[in-house]
Amino acid sequence: MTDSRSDKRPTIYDLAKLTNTSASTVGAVLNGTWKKRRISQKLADQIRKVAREQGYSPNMQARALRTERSGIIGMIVPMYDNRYFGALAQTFEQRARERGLFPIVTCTRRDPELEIEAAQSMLAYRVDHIVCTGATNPDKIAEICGAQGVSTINVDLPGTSSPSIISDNYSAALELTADILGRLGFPCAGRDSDVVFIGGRAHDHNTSERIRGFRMAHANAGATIAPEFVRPCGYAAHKAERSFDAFVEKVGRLPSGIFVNSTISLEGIVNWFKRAGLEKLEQVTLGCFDWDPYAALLGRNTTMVRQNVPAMMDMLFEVLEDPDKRGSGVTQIMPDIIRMP
Amino acid sequence: MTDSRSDKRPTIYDLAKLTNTSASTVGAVLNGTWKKRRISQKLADQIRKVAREQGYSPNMQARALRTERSGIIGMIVPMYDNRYFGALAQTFEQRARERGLFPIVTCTRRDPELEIEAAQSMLAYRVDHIVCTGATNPDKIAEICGAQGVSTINVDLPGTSSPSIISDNYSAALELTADILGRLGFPCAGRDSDVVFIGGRAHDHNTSERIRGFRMAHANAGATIAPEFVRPCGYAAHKAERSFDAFVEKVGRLPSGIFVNSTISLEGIVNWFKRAGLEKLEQVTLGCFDWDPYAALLGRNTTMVRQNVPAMMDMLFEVLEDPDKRGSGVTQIMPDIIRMP
DNA sequence: TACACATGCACCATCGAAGGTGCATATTGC
DNA sequence: GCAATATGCACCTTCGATGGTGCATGTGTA
Repeated sequence: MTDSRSDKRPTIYDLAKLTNTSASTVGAVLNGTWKKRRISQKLADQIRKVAREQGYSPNMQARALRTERSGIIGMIVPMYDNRYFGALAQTFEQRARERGLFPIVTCTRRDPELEIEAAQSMLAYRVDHIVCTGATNPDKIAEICGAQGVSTINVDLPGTSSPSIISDNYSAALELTADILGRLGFPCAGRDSDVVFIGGRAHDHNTSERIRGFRMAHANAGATIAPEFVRPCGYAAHKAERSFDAFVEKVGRLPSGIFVNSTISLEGIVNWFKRAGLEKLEQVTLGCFDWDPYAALLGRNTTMVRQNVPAMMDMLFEVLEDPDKRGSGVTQIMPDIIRMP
Repeated sequence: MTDSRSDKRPTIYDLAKLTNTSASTVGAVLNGTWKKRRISQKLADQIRKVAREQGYSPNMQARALRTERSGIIGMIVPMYDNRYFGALAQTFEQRARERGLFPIVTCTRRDPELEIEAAQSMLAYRVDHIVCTGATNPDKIAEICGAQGVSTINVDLPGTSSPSIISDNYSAALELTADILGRLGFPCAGRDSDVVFIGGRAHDHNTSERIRGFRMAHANAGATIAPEFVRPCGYAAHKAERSFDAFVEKVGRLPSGIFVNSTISLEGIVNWFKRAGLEKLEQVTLGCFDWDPYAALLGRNTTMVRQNVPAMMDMLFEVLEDPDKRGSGVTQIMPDIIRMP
């Protein structure tokens, strides 16, 4: 029975008995404060040896309870159904671990209630920070967290009450559009554009910035845009497909170029071409504000925007660690433009 | 100063003061054991009202410390770079929440050390269970967890020391192969197969089962398989691409059919065809043991296997909740076969 | 009226770790 | 040889929630 420690997790009290010391000494040794507490090197070594033998691991619940810091950082993502959010989650976890934090990522399926619920669960487990990506209502989450003294940071969408890190949608769209126009032989002032913008929601920040870039690139090239060429019809694949179908029916031919606002919308466009004959895709210059390896394989004349996830995550932790930057400002990160010949 | 509660999270002690009751009463009311403790309905209502007003949420750390149950269930996934793992994570979270558990998913990038580290972090936070998906060494994780009395379950790979839930790779591969052969006009005994199997690692369980199904389907159709038609060259896209290139060079022509062992490998195959001319893809009957919406758009004559994630996750929690099933058996779930005309 | 029993709640120790404090022994300076 | 200081560690409370126990009242029964 003296061996009852072997079947359960040892605590600092168990280790104290085994080493004929006290729990506070063991605790100090194992959490690194032992020099400050003037524990001798010899005793520290011995305690660490026994701790290793016993497979000790500190009970983070108890530590969190005592120190008021859990070391947990939470991230809320809407979906795992595209590479962008996958990369965000993956990079986030890596960066968090590098900093000794315990990352927990949860996916809320664009469900506003679930979002709130998930944030509250995280708060109940006393996360130190919450990162919101693609939340439908980031300000509400910021409010709930703020009331409990937990900082929030938004990624990929600008909230008004927390610092936000987003892609430079305007500049990237400008560049992407310029690229499409360049392939089509613009600039040469005075022509109507023949590039159609498809996908996204007109009133979401990212889409409206991208449309602004789209328009500016045309202005720079001296081209004008007819109203039916800008179609923020929603992100869903079938919506993009339907909208494109309506477009083609209206103008009676394929456009020279398409600016697709996400890989999800691109799915719809590709499906349209699959029905119409995939070879026709080769006649069109494609730009997509998003990245996916399969989509990248789709054709020639394609340019994709790949958001700079590593830079965004680096900036995230920079803001997190620097209280000065903890205002509610928006930091923009320039995405990569990937051009396939 | 009497209002110091408003800026920090209220505890049951704060609520006790506010309601002139005791902490144990407040605790009982808020955790649902109040009837057993004979707290009056009236008092319970009042306490709940105040708790709501104060925005109380229980400190799960403290609860976990006291009860020895954290309510956390962890999942380890290798990657977020394909739909399968995305769907697993997403469905897992949903099912866990439905059961009042707090799901935490972490991605270990197929790094054996990171896997162990992640498992240990989870143990430090006293998760109640760990689910391993695609771990490189599930038995090692099972051992570490077992030593701390934490149960583990494997998904998508059979471990020997924990219960495992995997797809029925053999049957699905049999069916997928039969489908390809059927499209090609088999069975008609006596012919050599012209379908090549590409991707995966010969010694990993899933791949070897799939190859077994691939062979059996041929045997059933009375077809024989030349050695160079089975090519478990690894999963990576470039490996599949290179292996396929070598195959085509060797036999001097395209095969009639290809059984690709994952969407990752399929990326390599598609890239090969992109170089060779995507239209050639139409001449080939494609089967892929995995699913991705873009891949699904690729061509006609395509059949894909979509693993039945909801069923797998249902089974996961069934096993978790039923100690009788907590042996180390393997449960197989039949995937869906998706046939595109 | 007295006694049994139910009702309704408060008190207290406990989970594991952290950290303030205090108390013995060494070590140093004079 | 003695005070002053340093060294090395143990003791004790605390974090918030849980649940066993105990102690007042209220209600029913003979």
